[in-house]
Amino acid sequence: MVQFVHPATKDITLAGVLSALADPIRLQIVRGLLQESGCLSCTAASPCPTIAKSTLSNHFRVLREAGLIQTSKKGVEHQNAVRAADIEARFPGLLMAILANSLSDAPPVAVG
Amino acid sequence: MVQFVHPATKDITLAGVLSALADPIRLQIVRGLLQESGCLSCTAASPCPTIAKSTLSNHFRVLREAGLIQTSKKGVEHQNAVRAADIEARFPGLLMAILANSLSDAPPVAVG
DNA sequence: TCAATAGTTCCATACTTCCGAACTATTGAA
DNA sequence: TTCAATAGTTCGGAAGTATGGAACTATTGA
Repeated sequence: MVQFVHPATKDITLAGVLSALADPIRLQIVRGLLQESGCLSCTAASPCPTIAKSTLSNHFRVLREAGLIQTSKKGVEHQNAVRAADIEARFPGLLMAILANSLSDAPPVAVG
Repeated sequence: MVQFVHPATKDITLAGVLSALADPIRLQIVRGLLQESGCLSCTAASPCPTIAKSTLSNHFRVLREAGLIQTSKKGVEHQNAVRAADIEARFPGLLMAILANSLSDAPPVAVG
């Protein structure tokens, strides 16, 4: 059984977080997880159905290793949740600043 | 003569900014430029003397194309300045959130 | 036991990044 | 003008990274 390695909060790096969120797909995954206010499976959290499973799996691995999400296995699915509190503790204001500005960056979503 | 292409403020993308700053060297370049409160040449802004010229040139190109810095030619040197106001206008709070947290991430530089 | 589903791992291809070497542009001196 | 020095850019190859298809593992449910 695959058990996931998550970095401790203190081991989360700024470079890791930024490079993880620099990919639009991963940024949308994080936004989706937060909007759904909790856990989603990998496929449910995918922002685009045409992405290959292996690619998606890789994106989740990057997010996990960057410390952005927590993954736990529940039955056949994986449950993913954003480690919002950990990120906030490590880099105060960072995640919110990025997510708030992701609205004005992504054309499909209307600016509030 | 090489003339530099800088994106308009509205064309600056979040992904571009994040991926540019996800590299520790580029992040340190931006921090250095801001600390020096103005313009620096490429070599003067280099955080590490062992980086190859070509690599450094590439980092500056990435920062320029991401809209993070403005480069102008002055004699034999290039003058680089952070487009802080443009970034702030495009993504309010983003650059400050990243730079503020870069202090807790990068041990070598003292907090100002 | 078998089929279906959710993810992971492996591999080949395509794209990036890094550096040294060669090049361009400007300055300043002879 | 010519030559050397300096600051960056561009080119090309080696090493690393991303993508997606195929094969694999783990769990569920019939």
